[in-house]
Amino acid sequence: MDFYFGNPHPYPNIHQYHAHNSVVSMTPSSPEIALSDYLMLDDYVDHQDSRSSQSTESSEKATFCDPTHGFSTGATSKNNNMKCKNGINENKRGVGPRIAFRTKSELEIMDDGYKWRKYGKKSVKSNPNLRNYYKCSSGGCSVKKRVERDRDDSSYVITTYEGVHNHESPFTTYYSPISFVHSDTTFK
DNA sequence: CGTATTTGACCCGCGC
DNA sequence: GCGCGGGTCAAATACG
Repeated sequence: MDFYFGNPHPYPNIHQYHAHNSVVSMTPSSPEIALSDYLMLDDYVDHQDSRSSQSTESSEKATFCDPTHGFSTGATSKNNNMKCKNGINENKRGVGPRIAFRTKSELEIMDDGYKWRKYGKKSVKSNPNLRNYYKCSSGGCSVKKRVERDRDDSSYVITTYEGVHNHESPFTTYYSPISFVHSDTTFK
């Protein structure tokens, strides 16, 4: 079950959720993957609101975090799990917005339309599971993503994207971008 | 044999 | 200044 974004926008299925902090539910067409997710950025720590029970109730929740909109995910300045200056969702290198979401999935490798090269793996304190680091392999594109399993419910995978792609997903060449305006995530 | 992944070392910011 | 935690590098290794 591949899961990808086929949109020129770096976060195609995110930007259509209303800018910041909005929570949107959607229902992917495929029953075999259930999303029950949300995004959290810098202040992510304990997200007990996870309803791990709705396994078949495909839904996705997202909280958009963008420097221009500011951000808040509920857990403000509660901790410093992730370093965040000024409470702004901007990493230290100013690479760009960071976006994260949880996906209920057995696999951690999801085909989101981009080609990723793994460059690191690390065990982090806040999570007993390993965190994997990927970089977009397209030349000149420095978008990164982290993938780790939910510390509380290992059936979920937390994916964090960082930065903005300076190119379109190779996948988009097969589809008209317009068609994605309303299609959100596509499952196949 | 070229490319992708693995994995320990290294680096850097931050708090004490 | 030092140690810790997290992120990245890069040599070695695996894989096609």
